[in-house]
Amino acid sequence: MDRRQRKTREAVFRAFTGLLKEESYSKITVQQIIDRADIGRTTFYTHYETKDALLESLCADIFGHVFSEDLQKERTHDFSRDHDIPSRLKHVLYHLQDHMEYLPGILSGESRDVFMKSFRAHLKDLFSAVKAPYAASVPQDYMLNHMVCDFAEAVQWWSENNQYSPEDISGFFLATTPVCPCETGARKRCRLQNAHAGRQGCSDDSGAFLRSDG
Amino acid sequence: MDRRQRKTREAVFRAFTGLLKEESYSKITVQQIIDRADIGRTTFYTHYETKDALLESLCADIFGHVFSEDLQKERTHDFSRDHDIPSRLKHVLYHLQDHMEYLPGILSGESRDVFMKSFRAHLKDLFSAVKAPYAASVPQDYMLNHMVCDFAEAVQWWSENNQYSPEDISGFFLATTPVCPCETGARKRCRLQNAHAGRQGCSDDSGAFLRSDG
DNA sequence: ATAAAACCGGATATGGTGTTCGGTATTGTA
DNA sequence: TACAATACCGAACACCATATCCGGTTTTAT
Repeated sequence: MDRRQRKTREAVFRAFTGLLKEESYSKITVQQIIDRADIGRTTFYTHYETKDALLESLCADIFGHVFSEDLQKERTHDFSRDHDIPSRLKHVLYHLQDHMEYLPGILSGESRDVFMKSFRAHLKDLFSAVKAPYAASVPQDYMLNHMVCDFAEAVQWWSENNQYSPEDISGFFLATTPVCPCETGARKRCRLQNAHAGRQGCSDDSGAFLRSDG
Repeated sequence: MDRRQRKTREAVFRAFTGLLKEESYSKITVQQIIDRADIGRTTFYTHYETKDALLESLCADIFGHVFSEDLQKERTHDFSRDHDIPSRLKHVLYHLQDHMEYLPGILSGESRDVFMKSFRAHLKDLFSAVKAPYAASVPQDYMLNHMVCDFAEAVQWWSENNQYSPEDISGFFLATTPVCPCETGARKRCRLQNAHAGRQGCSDDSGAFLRSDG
């Protein structure tokens, strides 16, 4: 790809995520993005059809990283994905941590819908392997939605209470939402790990920050 | 209040909720509301400062009804509010049923924030009486947020799967989210009541459809 | 009867989105 | 190094929705 294109997209993403740290998506204008990225108006619109398209592009980028493990395993026909959902969730949380600073800017208003639609689709896929821990008293559909929403809400809560580690959040989630019949004991096992375990592991920082379409 | 004002507000609310049954809040224009309510542009803006103000007014109206029991009990210093949260939740669901048709139109985009902010504030108040069922492993703050979100999500799910009764939804919620240590047995007790119990009880239809400010 | 106040609706200011246009600068390639 | 392709520029513009303004009309309460 043309170096100019690459630089433009980097600048736009940097400007966009930067602005998201300061105010919510709906309040950010295209002009602000253009000004901060220091590019021409026309240039922006040749890269992104609309402002929403940019948001979708960003979300795709985020989830491309966050759920990268899944993609890889699916590609290599590794069926270990059926096992150990808790550790996979922790993995997701580790990756999400890289985007926490600007997540609050996305998680309100219209942009929340865009983010959550994609996030929930990924989570639904992940949780669909879980066998219903609450048996027949509740519709399967409700259960799946319940687990997905719980995790999504845990992430939203995390984005507003960022003094916790991925392990903490994972622990809170599992303590309040058993995702597996054999995990019901988790409520007693899972303890808040006050040691904030810094940022470690899960480091597959492939530098592909930009989308590769167009 | 002047009869004209009353009629105008009724017409606006009718038009607004009617439109919400057809499309989401963000897609509804003030002009559409004006046309359907058959009022003048200026009239609308003398009643509601902005389109968002109308939405807030509608939400206040909804929750005024939905949580009316609470208000009454608080006023009369009836401290029975600390007891029997499940039945209070069922009460809320019964009242919400009156607004289900147009709720999906509110529960996306910016309007979701407005609705949920108020809804969650009410629920927080309601759930704050609950003693943490998950003990010390999880922050109190997380727990409260967890219960509130679970209920809110249950309502959102209900608005998209409206073949269920308030009892059903209440059952699903209690089966997946124990709201009280003494209720943990609920998981086994609560069974899906397939008989859709129609609309009964909870009928305090005070006709105060409009707000009484201004 | 009359004054207050509620209503009317067309014109207009404001502000954001997305497009058009003619022209400039950079890039990959021969 | 020449050169065609293409990415970029930015001001001007069309469009649409929100919210205000203003002069005039109708309804209401007293």
